Amino acid sequence: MTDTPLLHVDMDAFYASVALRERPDLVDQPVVVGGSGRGVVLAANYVARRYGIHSALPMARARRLCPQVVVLAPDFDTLTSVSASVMATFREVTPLVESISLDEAFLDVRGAVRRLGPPARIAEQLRSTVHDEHGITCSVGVAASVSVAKLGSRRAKPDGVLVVPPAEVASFLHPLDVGELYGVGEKTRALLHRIGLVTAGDVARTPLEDLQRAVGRHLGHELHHLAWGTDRGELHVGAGPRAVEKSMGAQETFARDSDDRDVIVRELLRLSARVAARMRAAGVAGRTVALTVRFADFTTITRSRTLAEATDVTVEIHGAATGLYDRLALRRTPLRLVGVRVEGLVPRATVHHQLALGEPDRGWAEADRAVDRATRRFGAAAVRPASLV
DNA sequence: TCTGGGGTCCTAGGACCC
DNA sequence: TCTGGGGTCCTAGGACCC
Repeated sequence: MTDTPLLHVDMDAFYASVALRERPDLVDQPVVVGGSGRGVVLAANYVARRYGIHSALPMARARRLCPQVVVLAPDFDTLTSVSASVMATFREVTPLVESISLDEAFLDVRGAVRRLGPPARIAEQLRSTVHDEHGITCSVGVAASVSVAKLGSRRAKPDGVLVVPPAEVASFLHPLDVGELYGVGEKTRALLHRIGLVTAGDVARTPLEDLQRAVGRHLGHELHHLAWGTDRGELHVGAGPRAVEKSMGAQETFARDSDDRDVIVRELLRLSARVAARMRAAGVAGRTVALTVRFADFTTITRSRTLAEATDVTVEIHGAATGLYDRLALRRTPLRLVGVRVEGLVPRATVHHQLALGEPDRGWAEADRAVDRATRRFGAAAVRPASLV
């Protein structure tokens, strides 16, 4: 058996690498993938990174850092299909694959060792297969726990492998800044630094109770395990609790801030229709409708309402969202973004609609399903609510 | 031209019930 | 007539991840 059965595989600059397969003429130039206007960088190739460009950077700043940067739009259909075939490659190694995004997955290779050799060799084979079959590079971390494998792949980038055996976990983790630990973001890092905990080793040496007093019970416990590399060693595979989504939402930043109720309510309709259609396609319904509003100064608030019964109907979701918006009673306050999310999703089949007294019928639900059929036949542009035409 | 869009999980207070 | 806990649901905010 092996003492490092987990692989974390992470595609290198995935969105950019996939885009560059179609544009090999650009490989030596700084390239980012992202939206235009008020967008951020989704991925930057390694040439662009030399200019200090990285993902999540506002596009405007990326252009300032490197005026000659080439900006490509993301092609989500291609990304999704490349991702699916890469994941299929992983499943040829082991059925125990936990995919955590389009470009990342954990593999438990315990059962593949006899067939394919030690994990380090499996990792190298996998990397060359991915490169040969899909034309992109990836990096792999190999360890006994999920978070150590993940940190390993980050350290191996780009285009490398790093194995962290159990005996070396402490010496690998403890020099790292706490901000490198999975689950420690900007805020928690700042808080920990403020109380003198700068490295993972500092956290590891702090008594659990002190840690929990500083950052909360749960996070304290979590941090302690992360700093010792004793987080989970089993993957969540297949029909686990994460197999079905718990919420679905859509949000959009306006090209220009808007304080016009008509514009905002129309945008809420567009978002509600998008969410409801995805819910119907997934066969789920939800009871709680949440509205997100972001102001010009970037402060963001949410308001939610739980309905008497779960729905997947556009007008019901839109009605709830509009009601929440009106209850805010904003007077000509410019909004940067609005969003609609439906939470508490359950399988559609478990929802039993009770016809309320005097309620006409389920006309709107039937209308939605007719729209779904027409969209499947003629495309999304063919069928829209009249107010969006 | 400053800061996207899709999510998950945790905390905390109040309501309400037993 | 004095002051319980525990559990669940709802709401709002915040941190984090990719």
